[in-house]
Amino acid sequence: MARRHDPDRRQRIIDAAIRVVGEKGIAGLSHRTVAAEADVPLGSTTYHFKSLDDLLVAALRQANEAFAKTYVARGALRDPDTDLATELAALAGEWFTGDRTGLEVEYELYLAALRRPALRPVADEWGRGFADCLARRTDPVTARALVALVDGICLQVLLTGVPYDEEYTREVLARVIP
Amino acid sequence: MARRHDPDRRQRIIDAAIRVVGEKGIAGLSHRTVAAEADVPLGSTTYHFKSLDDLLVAALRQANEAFAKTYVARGALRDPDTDLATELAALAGEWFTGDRTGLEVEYELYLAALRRPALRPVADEWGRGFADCLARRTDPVTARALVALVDGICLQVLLTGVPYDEEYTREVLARVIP
Amino acid sequence: MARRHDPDRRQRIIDAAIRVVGEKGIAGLSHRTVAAEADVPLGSTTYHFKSLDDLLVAALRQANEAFAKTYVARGALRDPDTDLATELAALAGEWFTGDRTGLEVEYELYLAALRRPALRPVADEWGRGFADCLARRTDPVTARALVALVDGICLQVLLTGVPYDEEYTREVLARVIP
Amino acid sequence: MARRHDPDRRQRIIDAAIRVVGEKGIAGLSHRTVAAEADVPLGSTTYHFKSLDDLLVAALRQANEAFAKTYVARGALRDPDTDLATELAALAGEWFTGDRTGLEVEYELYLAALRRPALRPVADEWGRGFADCLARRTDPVTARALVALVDGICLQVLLTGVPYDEEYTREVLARVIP
DNA sequence: AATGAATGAGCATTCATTCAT
DNA sequence: TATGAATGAATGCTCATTCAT
Repeated sequence: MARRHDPDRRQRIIDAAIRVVGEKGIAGLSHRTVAAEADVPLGSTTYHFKSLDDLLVAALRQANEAFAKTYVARGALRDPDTDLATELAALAGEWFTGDRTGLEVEYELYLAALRRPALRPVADEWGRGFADCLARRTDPVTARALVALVDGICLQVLLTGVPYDEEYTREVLARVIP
Repeated sequence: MARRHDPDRRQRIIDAAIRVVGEKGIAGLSHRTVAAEADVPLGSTTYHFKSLDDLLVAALRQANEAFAKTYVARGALRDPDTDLATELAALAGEWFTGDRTGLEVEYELYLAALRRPALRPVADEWGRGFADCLARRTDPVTARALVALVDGICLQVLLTGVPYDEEYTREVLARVIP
Repeated sequence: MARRHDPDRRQRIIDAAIRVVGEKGIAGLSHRTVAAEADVPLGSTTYHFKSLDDLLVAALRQANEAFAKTYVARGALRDPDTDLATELAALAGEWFTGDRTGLEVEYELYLAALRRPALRPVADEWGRGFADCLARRTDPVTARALVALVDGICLQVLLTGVPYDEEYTREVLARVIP
Repeated sequence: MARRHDPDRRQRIIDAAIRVVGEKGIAGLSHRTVAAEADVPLGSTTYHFKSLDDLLVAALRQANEAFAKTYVARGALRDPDTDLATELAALAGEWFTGDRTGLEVEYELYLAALRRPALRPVADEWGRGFADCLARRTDPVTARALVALVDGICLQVLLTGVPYDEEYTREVLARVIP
């Protein structure tokens, strides 16, 4: 009965969805959980997003963009006078300090896309954008390999619980750069 | 009815669970789906596995071990007279030819382990075992990096749909080897 | 929590479904309405009938059989010494006296089968059984036509609210019989 | 957006509703389905028709009237020099050739009228109009019986999937005509 | 030891209708 | 006048798990 006119409703639902994925993973996202988190009626989530997949795509795309800002914000990454491997290892280090939610959502997305075709383009955006950014400091093939290696290292850390080792990362990234 | 006293039933349920995960992903695994796939009564699945998580762990561990055999079987990987990067790229090539189920289950495992601590040790086995195998041809740090890079490359192929490029893989793996 | 062991549960659900269709029509049949009518938990209806269509078929088949008994019980219909048209008109008259529920369910079924293939065999059973019964007093073609005419007359009465006219019915049925 | 001031909108909604009923049956008619089919905003359907029942009545009445034209158009039906049974059987044959939508909507209407008194007059129009037409070639009682028999035969064909048999129909219709 | 029955919770989705604009 | 937004109720259905047998 309350809040009939609520122009930011759609955005609030997306934000809530990101929080839910961050807390419980993609498997924990449902119309009900997101409605509760956003404090909106259940019907509101289905009104704004025709299907749960639609909501998932909107949420993950936004999370993606937010996470992509971490490398955009790191100007040194594009500065030709810095060491690329060092900067890249530092960037990943940043991901692991403080709140890992962004990183975890990123990998949820990556891995969930395996089974949900709707997520593939979103997952692809990340890899492509990151590689394009790095390609400006090196060649496209190397850039792609750097992204793969960073991905693999982050996955290892997230899964094994071993602490992130920035120096090791810098060292092996440097080997990939010709 | 019938089939009382069926000593392999437990194993048959595990096998069915692996098939279900291969076909529909972890999200598609339920007592019902696995009972149907194994052609056993519903109650049988809860009898042999106290909870669905127990079954999931058993199934993923077995699938993991089976997949790990792919590098054990590849003797050339341990032969000091072969080129490690070449062999490794060929091994990954093998994963992508024919039935990708083993590989996909592997990544399902990663995804699940992100949110389910109970699966972390199982996921860890893969990386640790593979790295140990490679460490016999190089140093432990390089071995770990090779595993990370292979993981990252496989993920890219699975997600983007781009075909696996064995020559590119060999080339960048070679860079990591000192 | 109560009634855990309830061996007649399945049958009670079917009976409740028939009552629901009788009261609200097929459109009013849902897992919830039938569960409430049968006084069983919602999950019980989906346990015993995999889909609502399954329940509908079971219910309508039973209603069908009960309704078919009206012509079986009328022994005079098979007695070669009676007048077939007179007996048939009297049978239909019986349908319209007292509780019309049986008749209404019958026509719900007939008409609903138009859009629900699952109901077709059930609807067909009625027509076939009735025609077979009549064919023993006349030829198959005439029997089929008699069923069609009775169907059409009943439909007219049900839809227009005009009272059933047994003498008119007898008269036109008699014309069809060669 | 756009298309403000659209004087035929009401009619377009009715036409769309008929198409929806023809394709999915009355059960498939909703404000949403009809809005999509008519390519008008959802709110437009509730604006022009206070309730879904209003729309249903309008649509079924129009479909009914259109279908009734099939016997009006068949001039031979009123020509005293033709054989009535032959003409009637041919008319029904026409209904079954090509698009059966008209015929199916007619029976949808019957089904709906069974439970919705508001539709009874609409359903009645068909029988009354058709019988009046036939009464000009024969007596009112026979006319009514012919309509009932045609209805019953059509129903049998629609439900059993048996092909329409024009010669059989002509034969039994002829018996009814004194 | 094994299992069919049972159930309460939860799921995605559709819906008729209301209402502020 | 026309409509996008909103919402509470209901839909069919799946589920993990418990329990009596």
